[in-house]
Amino acid sequence: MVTLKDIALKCGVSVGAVSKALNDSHDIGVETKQYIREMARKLGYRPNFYARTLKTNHSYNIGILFDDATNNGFGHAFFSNILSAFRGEMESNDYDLTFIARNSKIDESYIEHARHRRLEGVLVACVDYYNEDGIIDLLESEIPSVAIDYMSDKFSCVYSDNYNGLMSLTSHCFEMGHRNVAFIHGQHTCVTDERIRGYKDAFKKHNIPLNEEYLIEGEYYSIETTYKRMKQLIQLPVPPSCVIITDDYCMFGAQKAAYEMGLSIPWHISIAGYDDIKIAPYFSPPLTTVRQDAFLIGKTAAEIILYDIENKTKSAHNIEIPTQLIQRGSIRKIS
Amino acid sequence: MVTLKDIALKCGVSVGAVSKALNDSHDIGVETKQYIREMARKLGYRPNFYARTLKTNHSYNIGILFDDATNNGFGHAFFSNILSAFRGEMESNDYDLTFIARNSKIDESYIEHARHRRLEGVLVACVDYYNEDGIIDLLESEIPSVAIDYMSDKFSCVYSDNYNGLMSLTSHCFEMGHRNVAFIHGQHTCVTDERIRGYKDAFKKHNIPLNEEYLIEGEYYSIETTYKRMKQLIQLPVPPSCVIITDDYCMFGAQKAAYEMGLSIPWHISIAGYDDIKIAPYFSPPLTTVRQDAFLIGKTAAEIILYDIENKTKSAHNIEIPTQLIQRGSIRKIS
DNA sequence: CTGAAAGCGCTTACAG
DNA sequence: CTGAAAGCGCTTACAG
Repeated sequence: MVTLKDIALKCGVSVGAVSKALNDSHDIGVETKQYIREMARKLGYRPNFYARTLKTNHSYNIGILFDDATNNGFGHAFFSNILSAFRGEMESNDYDLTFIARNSKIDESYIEHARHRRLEGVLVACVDYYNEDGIIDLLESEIPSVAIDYMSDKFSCVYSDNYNGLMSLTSHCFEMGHRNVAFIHGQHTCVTDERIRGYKDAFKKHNIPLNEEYLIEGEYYSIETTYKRMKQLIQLPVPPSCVIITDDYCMFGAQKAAYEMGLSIPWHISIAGYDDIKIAPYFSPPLTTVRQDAFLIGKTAAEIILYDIENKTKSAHNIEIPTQLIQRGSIRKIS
Repeated sequence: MVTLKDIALKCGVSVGAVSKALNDSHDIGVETKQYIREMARKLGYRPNFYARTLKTNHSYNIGILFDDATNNGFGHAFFSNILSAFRGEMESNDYDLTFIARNSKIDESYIEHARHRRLEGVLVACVDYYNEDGIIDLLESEIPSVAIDYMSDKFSCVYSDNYNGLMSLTSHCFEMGHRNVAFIHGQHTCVTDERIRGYKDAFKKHNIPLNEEYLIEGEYYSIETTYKRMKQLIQLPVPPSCVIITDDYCMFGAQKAAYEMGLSIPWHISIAGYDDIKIAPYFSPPLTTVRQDAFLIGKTAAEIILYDIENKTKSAHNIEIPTQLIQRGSIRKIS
C-alpha cells in the first residue's frame, strides 16, 4: 500500500504538503498540487480510510437496523424496496451501508455497536419497535436517524399516509356496493392504528354502521394467520361480502381459505390488499390494493440523514408519504 | 469518549499496560489486569475501532456484492435467504456486513472499494458475472471471497447441485407419464448450463427423444418473459404437456399465459418451477419444484470465508449443495 | 511483570 | 506557499 510518505519522498515535499494537495486545500501552490496529484495517481495511491477516520471521525458509513429473521426481512417486498432506494441514494453520496447487529459475543447494544463503528446515521426498518430493547435508545441517541413506520417527536420518521390509505380503500368498497366490509388488520402499531382509524372513519363518512365482528386482528406478512382469520370471517352468521387483508402477501392465505370454503374471488367474496407488491397484478383476479411508495420512503429517509450529517443536526420530522388506491379486479361491483 | 489514556491516568499505570490488560495479554499481572478491567468497565470504555484497525488491519467487516437493482436483489427470495443465512453466521462471529458499492463520485472499482474499507472477505451473489466489469477482479483478488452460483478454480464458489436438480425433476415428469417436456431455461450461465445438461441427460437416461423446440431461453425472475415463452410453447403444432420454468417466481407469468389461452393447470398443461420459495405451496395448484437450500448455501459461504480469515489463506473450493425434488400438485399424472 | 517509545497513516494548527 | 510537529487512539516490540 502506498502512503502519503511514499508520495512525499518521491516528490521531495513534506507529508503535510501531500495531504493538502490531495485534499484540494487552498493552502498550497497550484503547480506543486498538480505535480503531487499526478504522482499520487501514478503510484495508485488510495488513502488509508481508517487513518483518516481516526482523525476526522467521518466514517462515511450508515447503519441499517433491519431484522431479516423474525420479520421476513429481505423477503418482505415493501421493506426491501425501501432499503434499495435508501441504499441507492446513500451510495450516490459516497456513503456505505452496514448492518447493525446486536453483537452476541461482545454483548453490545445497538447503540454501542453504532458508536463503535462511528456510524454517521441510522435507518431503522422492518423491526418490532414495541418488543425489542435498544431500538428506541438508538433512535433517540445523538446519531441522526430515521425510523420507518413509526412516529416520534424525538427523531425523524417516514411512513405512508395510512389513514387515507385505508379510508380511500374502504370508501371504494362502499362505492362498489359493499356494506359488510371486514378488515383483518395487523398487530397493534401506530401504523395499524392509523389504518383502523381510516377504516372506521370511512364508515362514519358514508353513514354505514360498523360491525365490530368485522374488525379483527391478524398478523402482517403471515399467510397462515390470514388463512385462519379469513375462515373465521366466512363462517360468521352474516359473513362479509368484502374483506381487506393486512397486506398483499397475505393474499395467499385469503385465497386458500376462500378456495377451501368453496368460495370464488371476487364472485362470492371480494378481497383487497395493501402495499401493491410487484406480483399484485398477477393474482387471479388481479388484486385491488393501496400502493405504498417504497421508493420515495427510502429516498426521503436518506435525504433526511444526509441533511443532518451535512448540518450537524439531528432532526425530528414526521413525514407522511401519500398512498394511492390501485383498482384492479378483486373487488366486485354489487348492487 | 473515554480512551486508554483516561483509564491509564485513573489507574496510575501506562497506556501500554491498559492495552495489554484489555486485550487479555499474558504479559501483565493478574491483579493489575483485574483492576484495570474493572475501571474500564466503570468508565464505560469502548475501544476506538478505527485506531485499532489502523494498527491491526483487522476491520471485522465483510463486503457484500449484491445487485438489488437490476436483478431484483432483495426481492429475489433465493438470494435474500442466502444473504440472511450468511449474515447470521457472520454476525455470530463478530463480523459486520457492508455493501460494496461502485462508488460513483470517486470512481472506484469494486476491488478498490473493498481495499479501501479493508474488507476481510467478500460475498458475491445476485450479480451478472458475465456482463459486469470488476466482479471477477474482485473475486480473484487477495481477499477471501466466495461467489454464489458461479464456478472457478481461482476462488471459492458455492452453488446448488443444478445438474441433479433438473435431472430428477425432468425424470419425475417422465415418471408422471409426460413425454413432451419443455424447459424454459434462464440466460446462459454456468448454473443454466448445468441445468440444461441435467435436462438433456434425463432424456437420454429414459431413452426419450428430445425435441429441441422444447428447450428455449427465457429469463430468470422475469414474469413477462416467461409469459411470452409460455405462449410460444403453447402455440407450437405439438405443444408440450409439461413445462419446467426458470424459477418459481416466474409461475405468475406461466399462469397468466395458460389462463389466457384457456388452459387450466394441471389439467391441460403441467408446470414445474425451481427454488421452492415460501409461497410455492400456495399456488393453485401447489407448485412442484426443486428446493435449493439457500440457508445451507449462505452458511457454507460464511464458513469458508471465516476459515480463510482465520488461517490467512485464500481457498478455492467449489462446493455443491444438494437439491431436493418437492412433489406437489402442478404436474398431473397422465397415461 | 511494567513502562517508555515508536509507529500505524493521516490531518491540521502553527511557524516561517 | 511550504514544512515541521503534534496528535487522533491504539498496539507492540524492546528494555529493564
